[in-house]
Amino acid sequence: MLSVIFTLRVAILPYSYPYPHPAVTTDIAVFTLRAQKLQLLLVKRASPPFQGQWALPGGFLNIDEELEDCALRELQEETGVTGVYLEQLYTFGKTDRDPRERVISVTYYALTASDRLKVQAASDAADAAWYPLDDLPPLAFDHSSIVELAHQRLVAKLNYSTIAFQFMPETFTLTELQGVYEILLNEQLDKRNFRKWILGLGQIEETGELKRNGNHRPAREYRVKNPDRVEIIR
Amino acid sequence: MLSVIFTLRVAILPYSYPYPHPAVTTDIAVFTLRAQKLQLLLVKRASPPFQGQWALPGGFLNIDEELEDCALRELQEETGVTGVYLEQLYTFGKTDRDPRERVISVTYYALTASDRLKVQAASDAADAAWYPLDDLPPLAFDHSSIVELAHQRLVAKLNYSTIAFQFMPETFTLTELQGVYEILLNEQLDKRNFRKWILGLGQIEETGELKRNGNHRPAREYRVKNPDRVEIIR
DNA sequence: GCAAAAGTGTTCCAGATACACCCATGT
DNA sequence: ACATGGGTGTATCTGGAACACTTTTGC
Repeated sequence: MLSVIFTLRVAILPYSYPYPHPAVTTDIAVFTLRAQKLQLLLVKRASPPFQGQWALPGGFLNIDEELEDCALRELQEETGVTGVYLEQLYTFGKTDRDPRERVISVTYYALTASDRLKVQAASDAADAAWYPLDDLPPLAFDHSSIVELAHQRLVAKLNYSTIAFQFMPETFTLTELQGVYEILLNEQLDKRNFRKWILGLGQIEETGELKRNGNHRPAREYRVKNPDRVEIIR
Repeated sequence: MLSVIFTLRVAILPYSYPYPHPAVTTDIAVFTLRAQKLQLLLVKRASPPFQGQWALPGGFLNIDEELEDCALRELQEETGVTGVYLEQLYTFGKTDRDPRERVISVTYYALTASDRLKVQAASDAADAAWYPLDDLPPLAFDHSSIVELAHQRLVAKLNYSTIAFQFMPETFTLTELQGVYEILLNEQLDKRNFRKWILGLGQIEETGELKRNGNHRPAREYRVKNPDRVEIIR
């Protein structure tokens, strides 16, 4: 008799606890540089709440899955994007941030080189697309706050880490690298000072190759010495 | 018949979901300065797992409670400590970090002035005590990692924020403030350079009073202009 | 007058900033 | 030869670091 009761319970609401549990999700703010602008990866929500609105990629944590794996999986499932640099940002948990139930969102931000992206709306989302950060559509949930915090953190890290290299393709010229910093910092930099500084960090090296770009002198190509590490500098 | 089954379920495992939910906790690393040392607030666990071992104060999030409120409540319940400066640190969620069930811990670190503390083991813990950070007992769960990260963050923030003021009583002398920096940085500082720097920040002001300490010239008293804010400097 | 901590300025150095011209290539 | 971006050095400024003596109090 007891076993009958147990079986029924499992069939209807299979996961039970002696006290209430919130749901846990991850949300990811993925940045890249496209068309001379800092852009953010968004997905269009396929189901309620906020159906049809744009949101950060993300979703519910599987019970036996590491937080970071969850972020990478959701990113892949919803947008097809893989191979990003990922870092935990902050945990958002306001009691009213999701109308369905109490949801704690462990958020991440990610950076990727523009040549690595193959965005495609995958199974879980109706659509996926890049938006310039200065021209975002209204976002679902509290995702605007997440984006704002992620952007702050990114800019702060420019000054004391090599995080900007995460936007670069495998090889690049110093002018291209300077352009990346100029977009991110939103200001012009002096060419000679930038080169002195960036080479002085000892984090990039010449490939030995030259890159021909147009009707002018070719530029030396560089690569990052440790492309997978973000080093703390200064 | 169905109602009998339902009643039974409610009595034993009342909270059920269509998919599994992890538990969410907060854990708090509270620092203070006592006896010329940076010290950490620990509680002795009253029940398994790790019964009898020292751990960070913390506990399960109530379903309708804000994360930060949970941290402050657990701190008060377990140690009696209130009125601390609190900041979110990182979210720990390794699948095997708690033997009971999947637990996501949103961790905080907190700072408090040594004159504000009245530690007392309260209801939920067998004991509560301050330990010098350089002489900690073995900690339960992954709490050593949490402490290490919190300490790193604290030291990093000394260099670009006014976070050290959170350790100060309402009024203090420049020599006392310098002593705090010296303990936290674990190095001697030059008196004249320190004074130039700290006064140059414009974050403290004279009270107009003098503090007599012993058989020597009395020192000017200072106070923090915005004691509840941690300002970013530089 | 002596012991003890409070208070105070200047020199030096390193890293950041400002700034302008020649070089290599394609057409 | 000219148009285009690539590449290079020096002078100045500024903030941090090093450093020693006088002042005020209690005993």
